[in-house]
Amino acid sequence: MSLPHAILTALLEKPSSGLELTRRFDRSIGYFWSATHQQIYRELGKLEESGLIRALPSEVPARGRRKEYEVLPEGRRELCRWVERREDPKVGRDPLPLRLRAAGVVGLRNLVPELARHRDLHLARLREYEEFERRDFPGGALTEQQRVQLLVLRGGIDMERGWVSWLTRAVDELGGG
Amino acid sequence: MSLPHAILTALLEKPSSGLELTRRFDRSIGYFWSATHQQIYRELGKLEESGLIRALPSEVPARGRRKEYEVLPEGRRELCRWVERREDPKVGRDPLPLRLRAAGVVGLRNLVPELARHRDLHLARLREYEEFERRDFPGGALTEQQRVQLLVLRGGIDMERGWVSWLTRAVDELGGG
DNA sequence: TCTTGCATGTAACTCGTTACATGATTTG
DNA sequence: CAAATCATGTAACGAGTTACATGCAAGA
Repeated sequence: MSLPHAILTALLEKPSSGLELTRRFDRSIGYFWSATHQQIYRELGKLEESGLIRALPSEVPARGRRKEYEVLPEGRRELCRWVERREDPKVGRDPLPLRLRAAGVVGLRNLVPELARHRDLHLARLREYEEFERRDFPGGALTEQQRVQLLVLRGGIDMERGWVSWLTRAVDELGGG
Repeated sequence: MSLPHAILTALLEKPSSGLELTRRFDRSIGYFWSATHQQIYRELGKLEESGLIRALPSEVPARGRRKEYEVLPEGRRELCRWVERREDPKVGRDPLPLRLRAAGVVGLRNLVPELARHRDLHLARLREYEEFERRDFPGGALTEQQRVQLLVLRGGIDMERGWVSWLTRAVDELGGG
């Protein structure tokens, strides 16, 4: 039950249309939660029906016409409940370690270059995050919201560092052997 | 499409019944991929129907009687194809960073103790993994399969270290004010 | 016989993915 | 007006979650 809450958060940060949300899920929000436009439109429909958000009034509502949403008080309350909820960590869902374990059984085949490719992708993402950190949080006084956003970004940084560290060693050890 | 391949890998490592697989998905395999018994039985049915695995012959096949499966040659070939496939990394799917970002909008409420709780859970898991490393890989000559298994374990270790590092700093910075 | 644990399943629902369909607006 | 782009959606399916149903076997 995370996508509706991700959408509520995004809409509280800034009221948006479905396509704008989709773009934001490809950028900032997308760094730690992904969603396609199909998921987003489906979820917007549900959230509107259950009275957590509403479409802003517009001239001629019709298919293909831009439709902007904002969060209603009940939506904000639901988001608060979600933040306060106690919820256990989920296990990872990247299939790469699984593929490595499979390679332990059927042989490494051509997996090492794939490990190296993933290492490069994670490294690129790490550099990108570090760049955001420099550019968007250049020191000095921060509001609480900014401090929290910086922490979220650093979460991404620590995770990517974990991947890079692991994959570097993996390529190193398997590549030479 | 990862669960069927996780099951094929597990069955190649050791032919098992559905319940045994479930237990293994709560232990070693479960450290990087989770599955409930319902998922597993459903998937075993599909894999058997498509000729990738078969049930070992038993005396009286009946509901409630143990049923053991093994991988057929076609199943092994499918697993090889999967290992060789090129597949991009998936973004994380733990909702905690999302909840922190939501807290940036609706206020921290009671989230810091929850962050501390997650830090402790990840730390406990990290200790567990490090214990496995000491106990199951005590140095000396390793087969290729063992080297790969050790790498997978170290992947888990690096990820957990990432979580612990992040959550420690988060609690530290937010807890004090 | 009753309970407990082992073991295999069904059903219903939600969430995520892929492919496709359709209308509105802008710009060459 | 043609093409590109903006924008909203449908349909079908696969994967994950939760609740429940059923049967077998061993020991108190």
